[in-house]
Amino acid sequence: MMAQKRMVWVLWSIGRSSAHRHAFIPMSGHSSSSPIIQKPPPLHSENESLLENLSSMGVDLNMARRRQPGVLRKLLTNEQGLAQFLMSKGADQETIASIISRFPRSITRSCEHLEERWKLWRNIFKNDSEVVGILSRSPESFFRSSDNENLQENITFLRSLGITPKDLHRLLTTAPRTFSNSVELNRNMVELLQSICLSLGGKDHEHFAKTIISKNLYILIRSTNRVKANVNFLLSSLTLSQAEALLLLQSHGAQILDLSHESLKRNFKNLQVKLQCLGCSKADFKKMILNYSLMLFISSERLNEKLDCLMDAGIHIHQIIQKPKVLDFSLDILNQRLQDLSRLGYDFQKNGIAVLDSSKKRFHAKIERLGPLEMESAAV
DNA sequence: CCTACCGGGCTCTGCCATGACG
DNA sequence: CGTCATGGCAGAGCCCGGTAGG
Repeated sequence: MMAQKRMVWVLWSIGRSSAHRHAFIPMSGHSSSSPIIQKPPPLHSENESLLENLSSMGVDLNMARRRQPGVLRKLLTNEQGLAQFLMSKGADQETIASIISRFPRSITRSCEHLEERWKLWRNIFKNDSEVVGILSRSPESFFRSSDNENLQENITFLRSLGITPKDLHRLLTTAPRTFSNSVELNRNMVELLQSICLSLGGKDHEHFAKTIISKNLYILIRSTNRVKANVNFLLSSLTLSQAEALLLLQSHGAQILDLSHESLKRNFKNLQVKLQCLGCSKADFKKMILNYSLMLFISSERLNEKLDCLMDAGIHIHQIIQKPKVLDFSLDILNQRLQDLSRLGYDFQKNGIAVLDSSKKRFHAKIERLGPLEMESAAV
């Protein structure tokens, strides 16, 4: 059996230094009656010539060892083939070394396997360099699974959902792990989403699932338990009507399904308490979430800071509830803008707070219109 | 010309646990 | 037992501009 494997291996490894194959000398010369004594080429030691090989390629051995120690003990590996392959696709030495360091098992893939997998990815990407980019960003996404058939099935499955080529591209770019999931796992998530739609009285469950995926490209790498828990939590704690829920989940709400359940609950409760302290009603709270649920992404401390800084500037909490999108901006930007506006004597009660929710360009244009004399100070 | 509404773009890996398999 | 493949988790926002309509 070993011999057979080896022959296949030889086909893989053309062009590779044969040094470490010779290191494979089965424990000959040791007395079989004293297994404890046999120390020298023990089964569980690292393959020295492999280490040398990797080292000369610039691989960080300590990192590799920490991540997948077993690979360094292997006798048959394809690091040279992998390197040549990636180089032919435009990766440089440094990138290759980094890929191997971060995901050592990559060197166990055969050249044929690599060719095939690459071809499948290229179905979705425009060119090789895009694939190289993803690989260097996330080697694990490409290499963790060796199941090319599953990859093909995934692509077929996702296409069958009616996901556009553009979204498929975004999906693989943004959440490449999706494609290493088993088709079953992806299908489970899609079916969960569809069943959520149906349970809410939605008519087009396929469109619903597709919409959520395109709004939240990470959804397929979340667990169904998390998504289920988050949806249930939102439905019950906000007492949403079916129509409200369908609407929310197909818009900005799709993204907050990503949060770990604990974070969602924590951020949710914090906001609830905060609003309560400010004298707001339950309806206010609900309205705020429906207006812009993404602020649930913001950690409680940060959100409180933002709310406080807005209110210190004389903005009323009900203005924020009407337009929670202003919380989308960083604390720095908010503070800067509040300063600029207060210098100009801007009256939030009279003029509203929409001015805070604009791009830099538009905000500065606005400031200039409000107070031409203050241009320099407003220009950051 | 100005504003409000609205949606989009960017972005997310690297680690651990577990079960299958040999 | 060791290795592999796979599932799952923690962590926790910001910014831009098209465009309809005043």
